[in-house]
Amino acid sequence: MKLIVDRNEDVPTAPSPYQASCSTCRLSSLCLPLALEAAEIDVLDRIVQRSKPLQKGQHLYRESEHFQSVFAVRSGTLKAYRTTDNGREQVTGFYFPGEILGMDGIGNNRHASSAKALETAAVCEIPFTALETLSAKMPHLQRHFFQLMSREIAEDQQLITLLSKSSADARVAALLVSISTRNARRKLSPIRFRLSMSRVDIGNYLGLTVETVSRVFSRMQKLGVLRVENKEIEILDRDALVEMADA
Amino acid sequence: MKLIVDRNEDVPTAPSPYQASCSTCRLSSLCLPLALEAAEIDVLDRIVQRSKPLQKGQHLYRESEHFQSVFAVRSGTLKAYRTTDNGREQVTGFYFPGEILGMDGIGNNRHASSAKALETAAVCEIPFTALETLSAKMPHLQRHFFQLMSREIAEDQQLITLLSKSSADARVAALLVSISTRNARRKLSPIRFRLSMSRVDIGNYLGLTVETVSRVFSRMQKLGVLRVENKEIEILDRDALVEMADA
DNA sequence: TTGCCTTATTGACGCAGGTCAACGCCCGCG
DNA sequence: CGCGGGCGTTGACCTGCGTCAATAAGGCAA
Repeated sequence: MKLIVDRNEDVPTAPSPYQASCSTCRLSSLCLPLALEAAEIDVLDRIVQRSKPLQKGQHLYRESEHFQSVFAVRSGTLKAYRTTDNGREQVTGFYFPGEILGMDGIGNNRHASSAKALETAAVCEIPFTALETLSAKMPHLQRHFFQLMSREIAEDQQLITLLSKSSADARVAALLVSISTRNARRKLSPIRFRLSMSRVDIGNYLGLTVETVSRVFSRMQKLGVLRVENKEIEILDRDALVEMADA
Repeated sequence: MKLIVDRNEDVPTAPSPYQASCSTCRLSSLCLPLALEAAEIDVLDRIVQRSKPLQKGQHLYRESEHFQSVFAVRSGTLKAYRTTDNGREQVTGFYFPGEILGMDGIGNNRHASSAKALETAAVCEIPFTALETLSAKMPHLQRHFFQLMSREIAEDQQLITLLSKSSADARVAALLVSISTRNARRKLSPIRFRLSMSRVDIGNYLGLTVETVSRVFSRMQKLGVLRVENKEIEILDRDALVEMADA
């Protein structure tokens, strides 16, 4: 019997003011405040709670827990996943700074997935009822939130296509291109980055085994498309990668 | 060169009053009006357009077309699908009476998928800007629409899990269970129904070939779980089917 | 009805990726 | 600084589903 407690699991953290406001946040152009006026941002600011730094492995919320808030990633990476009836895990998404997660819980007031930090991560909590009230008053906000949800749907559909039709190579290529693009939006290097998720997580997300993911990385390296060094990735030939992504 | 025009493609149809109102619609308990008061339903009613009967094979909207409205299915079935960069098709969903489609277009004002009638179908058109305006005034409506979108996300995630982890048998079983459940909600038989989609569409949706779908049907029939006669399906052992769906 | 064309079924075979196993290498901890 | 356990890589083998092909069975038009 295992008695050792995993110290990274669900340690409560004391609230404290981690960041002044949405208006000074350098992610505001990607996040909820996008499309809002300065005055509106201030109102939004008042409902946002910034008291949630997570350690690696810690959960932000868990599947079937009561839904209360959506979250914006401020720093670090999280993964969302659900557990199937037969006990297996399915990673449904990775979330980077500026991205919103938890929207799948609105439907029936419980989270449809769990969210876990892949590294130390800071998030903003946005209580949903407050967001609703505010949305009714601020058309820009309502519209923007509708759009965010719609985009999540569209992205899921893209993943569906990927899982349904593509080869292992294409899946991995598509993920790398996606990460690269999202990095660019955050003014980070689109060709050199560190994968915050394990090979297991990647495989799980893409519907592949660890072994296959590993083999694909090796193959791409051999082809001169990538340079892989543990979690460090350098994209040597982005065009080739894009090409592979829809083969 | 093929000069014969497919008569089922995009024939425009004259508008006419196909149904009095949401309040008399027998689907109102499944559809948008759900959770609205009688007075609110009347207001919603005024923005809904009922002028769109579709013939089999006709498109309701097409990928990358300008997004203007979401649609509620009144009768018949539609499929939504997208075309990948390399030209292949991916069916992303089937829509039955009482269900809403088109929400993936909100994100950037163009439809992220196409929608096509699988048989003669009637839909209600709900202009999105009007819906937004109304939502801002009617908290119930706003909430309900958020919920609908959220559920679409959650359902897509379930499909992702299915495509990522399950065997051919499990996929087909899951689809049949899903159709059965949705039929029950509409007070139709959950054990005997007609598949409005072709084997090709089923396979495409589930990430399988036609041949595999056909073999799965045959196998299930041999096991006494189903009775299959062309498009007519009878579920003989629902428990077994549910069992298979998460194996 | 007859005939044609699309859709479905069934069989034989091959291959991409899963499975099992062995090993090497980080990295965190004492 | 050295040790141990998880993570990643590689190889050999196996299998579920895709592919190709042939045939049957609906369904719509004339």
